[in-house]
Amino acid sequence: MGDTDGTRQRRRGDTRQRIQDVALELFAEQGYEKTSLREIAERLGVTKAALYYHFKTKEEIIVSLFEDLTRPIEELVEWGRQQPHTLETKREILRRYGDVLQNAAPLFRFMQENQATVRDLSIGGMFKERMAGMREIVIDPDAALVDQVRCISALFTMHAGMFVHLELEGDPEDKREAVLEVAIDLVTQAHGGAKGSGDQTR
Amino acid sequence: MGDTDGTRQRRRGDTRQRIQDVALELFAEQGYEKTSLREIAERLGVTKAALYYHFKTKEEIIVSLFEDLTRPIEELVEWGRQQPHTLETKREILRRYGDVLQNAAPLFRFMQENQATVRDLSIGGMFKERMAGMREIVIDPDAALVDQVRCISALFTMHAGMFVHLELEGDPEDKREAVLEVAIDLVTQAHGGAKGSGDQTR
Amino acid sequence: MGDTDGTRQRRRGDTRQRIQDVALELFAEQGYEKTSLREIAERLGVTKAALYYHFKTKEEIIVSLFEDLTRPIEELVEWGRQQPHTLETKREILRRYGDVLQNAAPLFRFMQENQATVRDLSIGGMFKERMAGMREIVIDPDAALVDQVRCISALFTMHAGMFVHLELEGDPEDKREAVLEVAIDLVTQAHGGAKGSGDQTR
Amino acid sequence: MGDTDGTRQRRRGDTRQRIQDVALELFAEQGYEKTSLREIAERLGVTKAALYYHFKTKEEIIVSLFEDLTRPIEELVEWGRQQPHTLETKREILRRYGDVLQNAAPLFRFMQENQATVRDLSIGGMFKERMAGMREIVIDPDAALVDQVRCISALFTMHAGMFVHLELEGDPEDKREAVLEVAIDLVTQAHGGAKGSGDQTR
DNA sequence: TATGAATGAGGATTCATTCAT
DNA sequence: CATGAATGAATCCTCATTCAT
Repeated sequence: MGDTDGTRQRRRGDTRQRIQDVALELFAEQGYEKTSLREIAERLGVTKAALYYHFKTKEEIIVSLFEDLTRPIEELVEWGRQQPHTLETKREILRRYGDVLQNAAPLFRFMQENQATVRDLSIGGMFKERMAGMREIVIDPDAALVDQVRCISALFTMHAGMFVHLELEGDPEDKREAVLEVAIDLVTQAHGGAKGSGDQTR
Repeated sequence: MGDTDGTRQRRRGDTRQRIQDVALELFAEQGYEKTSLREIAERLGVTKAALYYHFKTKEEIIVSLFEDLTRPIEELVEWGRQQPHTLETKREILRRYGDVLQNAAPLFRFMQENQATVRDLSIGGMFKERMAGMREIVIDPDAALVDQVRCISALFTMHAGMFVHLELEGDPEDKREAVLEVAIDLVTQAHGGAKGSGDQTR
Repeated sequence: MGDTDGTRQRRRGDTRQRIQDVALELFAEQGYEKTSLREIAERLGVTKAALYYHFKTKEEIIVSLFEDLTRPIEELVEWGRQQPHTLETKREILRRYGDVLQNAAPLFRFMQENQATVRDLSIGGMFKERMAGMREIVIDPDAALVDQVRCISALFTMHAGMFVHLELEGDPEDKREAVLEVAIDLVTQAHGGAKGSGDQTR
Repeated sequence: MGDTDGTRQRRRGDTRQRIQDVALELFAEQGYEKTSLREIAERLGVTKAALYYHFKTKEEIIVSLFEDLTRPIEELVEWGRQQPHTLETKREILRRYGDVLQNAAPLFRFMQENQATVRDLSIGGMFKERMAGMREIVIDPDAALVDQVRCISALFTMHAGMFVHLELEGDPEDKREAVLEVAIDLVTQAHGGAKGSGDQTR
């Protein structure tokens, strides 16, 4: 008897993690400003003060989430920089970017829907950097303006992908693939490639 | 005699308008939640209570802006519904949509950057409807999934256009055209057309 | 043609009266504090400012109502003072008091239900005076304490009568009579009379 | 050492109680609407926000007072329901009711003087229920209308008792007894009994 | 690790009132 | 007679944050 089995017990040590989970859920659902620490604390069954033991400020919570969840983008950008700027590289970047977005969907949804707020949080700057990094490894600064736009559009398409799921019918996996295909098409065209779905380059 | 120069004078009758202007500016700049009525009032040189003479609530301010500025979208959708669903129609829709977006840029920027907030304001629903209308007149529900995505991507590309200006170098007008071209390309491809903005209506 | 028949027209000259009517209705229904001038104005279809043309303050509205509607009590008290302090006089006083209460029921309901508010309006003092007057002409200061209480109880019973209607079943007129009978019984007993319903004194 | 004398010290743990005390005092004195939380807080030497730590809303303060102080009525009603509906029972009910009223005098004064306000607070309904309960155990629904009124009058007389003290001279205890006697007389008469508080249980 | 109690700053909103027209 | 526009003061309430225990 006692705390032997973990069910419903104060799993000690993981509180920080639980705060992050609940916070992200609420931030994504309601927005940053509209989510109060009281709400987070209540949903966790702890006191507001407890949150302050784990995070110095409200902002630190979102910052920690951001840092934890966007590392894959940093890594992707770093990887991208080291690759030759070929079309195939870019395709691979988009594929990997798709995975990244899917894995941290709630955070990205949050970033997307709270841009105004995010802008003057410290993560605002970091996010801009990450995005600039992505642009850098996907856009060729010497290409024609239309082609640069095509690449940006490819990235936006990927982002849009997170919402497309809600507005279009069909199997989720199919939609994911369709989104990726359109994005890849766009960079392909930006590279002077023909339109159409995929195989012709291989 | 009297009010000859308008500087800082109580231009009577236009207060409502001025509130809307200042509000939109601040909402777009800082977000809805972070903009307080005190701030709006101060910048106008009036009391908070004066705002309440013209608008019953804070929300009513943004609603009024939304209604005033999105009427063109409604009209565009209505027009679109009455046209034959040809490729050329869609191209025209995108062209007009570009104009609409440009004319009400600050509002759209606001909507884009405050989605989480907007979602539970009454304009959230209205906005969704407008967007659904746009999708309806641009997407062919019987087309292949990829092509549907292409059309959504076209719309997102147009939206992205509002931000591209900030991140890409070059003449604004050129960028505008490039964005439009990419978007038109996307719907053209969705219609089975070749790449490039040629005249092939099918 | 024009304003010939009065239906739905701005009956000129009676605005003051209409303000009083609507105000009393709302004051009685919702209380003084919770009734705003805006509400009164709206229900009348005029501006708040219009009210100020007819009454200098919100308080003046209730004061004017009070003065108009409690004159009968003043008169009753005056009459009562000039009568011999017999039992029969008191009975007559209660009968007349019953009429007075019925005629200005909404005001008295208001006074009853807003005592705390009324207390520091100028009518607070006036009302106390009127009530003191009523006590004076009904209570014999030399009588035994119990009998004095009986007389006060008689007055309270009359007041209670305004609410009894809501809580007891039966014909309104019957209830009115029953209330009066009980009150009269009380002063009768206070005069050393026998208990019972009525006729034995005649 | 330390908190030896309690003057103006942060007597910890009793803040909630102190808020209730001060609030009741002010509510009874000035009415509910006219008493602001600022006033309560100031008089306690705490911040408005502190009140909100202990009570979620202003209304909750009065609700808590009401619940704490009217429990005795509930109990009395419950007791009354279980007794035989004899005259002697009713007399006992009135005696006990007198005690209850005296113990929670400020609250009842408040309820009496703020009926309009109370009506649309949640305690409005509760209070009506309590009063209905009292009526139920005192009134015989099969009795003649006059006798029912007599019983209601008895209850009102008890309530009036709280004010009689202010308007009649004499020893408080004497007045209390006189009020009780009149009320008991009324129910006695309602039972067909003779005047005067004799022992005739029927 | 956490809580209980509190704060200070600020939020939106409402109100009675004023006054030039 | 009445309105349109505005004000100043007040209201209830919420929030992120702190700190002794």
